[in-house]
Amino acid sequence: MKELSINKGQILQRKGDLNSKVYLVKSGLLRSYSIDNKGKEHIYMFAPENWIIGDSVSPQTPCDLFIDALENSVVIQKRKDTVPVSDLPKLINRLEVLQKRIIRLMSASAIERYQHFIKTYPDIVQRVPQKMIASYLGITPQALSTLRAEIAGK
Amino acid sequence: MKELSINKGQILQRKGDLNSKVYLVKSGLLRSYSIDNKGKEHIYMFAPENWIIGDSVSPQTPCDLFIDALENSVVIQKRKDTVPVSDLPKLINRLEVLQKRIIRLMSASAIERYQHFIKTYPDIVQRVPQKMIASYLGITPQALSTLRAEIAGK
DNA sequence: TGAATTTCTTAATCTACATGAATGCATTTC
DNA sequence: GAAATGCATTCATGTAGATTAAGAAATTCA
Repeated sequence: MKELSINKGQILQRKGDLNSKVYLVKSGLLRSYSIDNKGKEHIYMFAPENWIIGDSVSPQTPCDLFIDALENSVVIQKRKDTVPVSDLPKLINRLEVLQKRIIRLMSASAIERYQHFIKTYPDIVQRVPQKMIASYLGITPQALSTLRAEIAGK
Repeated sequence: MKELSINKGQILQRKGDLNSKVYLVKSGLLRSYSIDNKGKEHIYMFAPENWIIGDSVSPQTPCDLFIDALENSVVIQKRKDTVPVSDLPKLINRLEVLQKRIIRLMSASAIERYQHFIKTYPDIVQRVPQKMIASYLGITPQALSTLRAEIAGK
């Protein structure tokens, strides 16, 4: 339950770590991401102010995700097992978001996913490079660039 | 908290319903799935014995998913808001599964996703038609058939 | 059992997106 | 303020998987 100041670029958690912490973002912006066996990054989530970010693995399991800061940030570090019951609605809400994301990944085109993203997270669009949005959407920066040109030119 | 007997093919929930129920499967097999705007089904999850299945939307929101029975089943119907605190570990575990699934959808090929599936859910493979596994994996039945032939022939 | 229906397979063609490479800007760094 | 670095764009080519169509195999059911 301690407060941390984190510099842009600083890594809070690496894949393989045994990390039983989650982070509540007070200010700034964090992200979590995986690196696949071809060395490619895939952003799992962005966490701006008031979001909770952490690896959803049980405390004794090695992490799947890296977590780092995209801006200078202040976070409150909590132990996973101290999640209060009052956070239950937040958990439920996260399940909903993940469910929708999975369905979208399976059924929507890259253009549709991008349009949904900019509508849902307009602030994030302003704060991160495009290539990170591409990474979140599951496409390459080139594909996102092309797709944006298509949207613009009509 | 009532027990229901459901016939194969019977639908428990439709997209758009205001359903505040979740179902604990005592016996049989259920699935949840979405239908996209092109009319295509996408299976979100299979629920065999002892699984809980339901729509992860808040009780007053219209459902995203259909739920139906793939076998004659017996389920216990529960109100969403009566989820006991003791189920918290189950929720956490589900978050973990969903996180891994999203990362897999973004970074693994269809072959890799299939191999992971048959290793993780060997019983389901025996109990549902291939086209449903394809639907769960996010590919067409034809693609799954071809991919299986490739795996077999080497 | 036999007919109807559903599922699986194979193959040809098409398309969304990946990959690789080149170019122009911005931004950082010394 | 020049050089280096990172980012966005464009284009040519490659490829995984979609689509369409047909027939074979399996399952359901009268």
